[in-house]
Amino acid sequence: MPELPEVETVRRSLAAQLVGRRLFAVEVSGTRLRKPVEASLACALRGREVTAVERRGKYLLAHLDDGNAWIIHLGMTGCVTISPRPGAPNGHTHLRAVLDDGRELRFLDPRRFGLLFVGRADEVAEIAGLGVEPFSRRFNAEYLRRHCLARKRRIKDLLMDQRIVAGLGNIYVNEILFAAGVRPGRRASSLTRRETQCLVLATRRVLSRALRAGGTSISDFRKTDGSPGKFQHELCVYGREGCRCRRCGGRIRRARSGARSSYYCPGCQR
DNA sequence: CGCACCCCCTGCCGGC
DNA sequence: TGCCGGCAGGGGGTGC
Repeated sequence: MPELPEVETVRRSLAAQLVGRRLFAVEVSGTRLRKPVEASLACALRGREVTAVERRGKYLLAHLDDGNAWIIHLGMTGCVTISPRPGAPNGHTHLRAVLDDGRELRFLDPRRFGLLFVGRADEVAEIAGLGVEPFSRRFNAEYLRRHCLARKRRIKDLLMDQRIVAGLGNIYVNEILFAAGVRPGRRASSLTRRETQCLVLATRRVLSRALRAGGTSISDFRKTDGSPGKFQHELCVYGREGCRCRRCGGRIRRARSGARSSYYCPGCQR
């Protein structure tokens, strides 16, 4: 669910609804997420105004008026909702806050792979270690080629490495590789100049289309208003094992490495 | 360095 | 119908 298009969709919504608002009555559940939620988080947020909402890779950064940032990672099932009035607590609510206009913000995460913490955005290791943004100029054919040269690892693993490019996950990497005509199992060092260039362009094209669709909702992802994204209808390979390729009519294949699946079209990808 | 495998946790789905 | 195993989009760690 939450890869760059989903996180960016959430960011846009939060920016529109949260900037200029002050947080009150902040409560954290005390349940551990991927890491324990610091008890000081509620204090750090209480009374603060949100001045901007930014995204870096799959992280959301809600900048606060004291110079800190509230940093949110959605993990696999994390979800931020804003409702008109405070409601009955849900079993998976890990943080609640009342806004100064009376609405209620919640962070929900059934699987608890998410992260919540407060820090100076420019000093946090999680953010500092991220690679380039796919839409920035720094992500280009030269950059990608430099990282591919002399790398025996699979191109799919390289694209999913957040230290190289930030924001891609399993769904979009599969779609990007299809769009570029490159098989997920190809060794990074075997890519031609032309193929790395194709991958860069395909990355931006696939992510742009997914953004326009409001992200992909396969099971969990919901926008802050509870509505689903629509990109699942445009997927070419992900989750389509055995289905016809939209381009050549061949059968989509699935290959597993560990617990993660790769999907590709043997006819369209080399 | 690459990768296979393990973990974190809950929910859902398909098969029996 | 009901139970159970398998599987899931994230990331981190270990050991070979």
